[in-house]
Amino acid sequence: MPPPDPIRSLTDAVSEACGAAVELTRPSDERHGDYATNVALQLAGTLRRPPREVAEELRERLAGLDGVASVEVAGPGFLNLTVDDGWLARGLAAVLASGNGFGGGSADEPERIQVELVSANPTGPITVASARNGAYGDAVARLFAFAGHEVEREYYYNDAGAQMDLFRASVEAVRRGEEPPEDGYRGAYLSDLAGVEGDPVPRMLEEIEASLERFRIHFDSFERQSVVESEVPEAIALLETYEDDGAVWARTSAHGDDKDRVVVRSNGEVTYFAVDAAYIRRKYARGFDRLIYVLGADHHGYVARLQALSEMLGHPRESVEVLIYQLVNLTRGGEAARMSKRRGDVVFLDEFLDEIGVDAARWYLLSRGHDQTIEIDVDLAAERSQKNPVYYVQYAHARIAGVLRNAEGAAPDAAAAGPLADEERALVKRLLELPDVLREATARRAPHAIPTYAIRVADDFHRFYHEHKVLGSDAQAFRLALCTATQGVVATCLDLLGIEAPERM
RNA sequence: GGCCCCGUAGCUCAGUGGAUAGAGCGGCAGGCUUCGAACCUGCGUGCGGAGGUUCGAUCCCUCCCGGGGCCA
Repeated sequence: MPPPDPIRSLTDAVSEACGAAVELTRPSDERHGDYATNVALQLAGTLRRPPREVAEELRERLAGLDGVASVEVAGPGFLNLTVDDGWLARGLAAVLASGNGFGGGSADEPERIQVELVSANPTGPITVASARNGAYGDAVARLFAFAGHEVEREYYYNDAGAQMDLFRASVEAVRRGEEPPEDGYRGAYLSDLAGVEGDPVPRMLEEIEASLERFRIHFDSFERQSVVESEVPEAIALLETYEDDGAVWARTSAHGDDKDRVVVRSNGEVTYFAVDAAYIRRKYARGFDRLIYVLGADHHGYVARLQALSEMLGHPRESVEVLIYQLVNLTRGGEAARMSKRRGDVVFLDEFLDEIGVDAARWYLLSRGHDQTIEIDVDLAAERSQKNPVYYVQYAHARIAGVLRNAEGAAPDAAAAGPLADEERALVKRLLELPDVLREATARRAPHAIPTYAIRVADDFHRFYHEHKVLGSDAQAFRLALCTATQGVVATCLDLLGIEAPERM
């Protein structure tokens, strides 16, 4: 049974009273009540009646609902609801009753979901470009898990291809004291690898894993290309194929791709696409219902062909999702630094974390829409001060922790509410938004809604705190409940972002 | 040449059909004898352009301009 969602309950009650599916929005202008709906405007069209007349009729029905203090018809036909303090107090009690589960468990049908993320070839340390991939994919995975799905994170890497040969040859060259081959890999990290005997690939991978663990991304599995490659023949056997010009083609154009794809070249070599097919087959064979790929914008061409493979292998094409994120640019004093592994100006994740810290790094990478190219000013991000929104949110959590320490165990009681002050009403309403924010963020695979919301929660809390004393006030029990619930909501948001919620700062 | 993403305040960005479009940074002016001032309060005529759909468009459709990316 999912945790309670007071706004959803109210929405359902309003929908039933109106005889139509209703959405409640929170008006930006306080004079428009606590919640508003445009249902009368939508019904007016099909009923062929004036919107305000329809609204007037619905107003009378809504006014009798439990918890509704008043209903007004406004503007072209909006219905503005004001809830009473008792409803808000019960809502707060519901938040506390569900503990740290508030806002979660929204999945109607829990699925087994695999999120494949980062998957950078182990030819060098993880870069900031991969960090966006990781932060984004990991946050989406956290959202899925909180919603009630079973999630596994996988890292796929090439351990056997031409690039890896070149990488190994580059390390060998350094060991012999020679220059790496032309187009080979260079950089200080090669010397470190050269200093240790044996295959540098596993060692490089260990370093990558350590960097990602530091970045709070934990992988459940690592998949090697050489293993997947061995299953290519089985996969090809399952596809609709034909021969042309000595090559074997998959008829992906019949499944939404813009052209057919070669799976075996005329010289007998299998293509990357054939390996993709084998990999998808393997993922489904492991029992996943949904396969998530997190890929950079330069891979947008893969979407149609991967979904075509899914369909050809007998699965719904929508069960393969390719989440595309745009690139990251770092700036320092206005100077832009491009991130690319082959160039000298590449920025490694560990350096980035050394400079700005894990919390700020995840915050910046997650607070922008994934479809947005982002620019991060390293100097600003590194500043550990009130200029940085992540600390503003963390401060709310720490401040509440301080109050609760000073409360020395005094009991919170959401029901002990007298008439609520404006700041208290605003904060309770804000907390109640969490389930909807998370449902939306999960559905859209858009975790950047969380930082936006968390700032608003912190904002409402700081304003409340500034205006009202908690300890020693007549409303102490209620306000302790409000603080506790706020702390829980902030902690949930930060946890979904992979950011720490400190007790002290 | 085809395809993908994006043009919102001085800067970085939220806002995927609703009422007077928001936040952080930067700037200016205030607020600590009080549970944590990493806080609070005040100051902002900005949706690239033109058509279209709609009772209503920053949001949906078409074209143009501009920035980034991929493929050829």
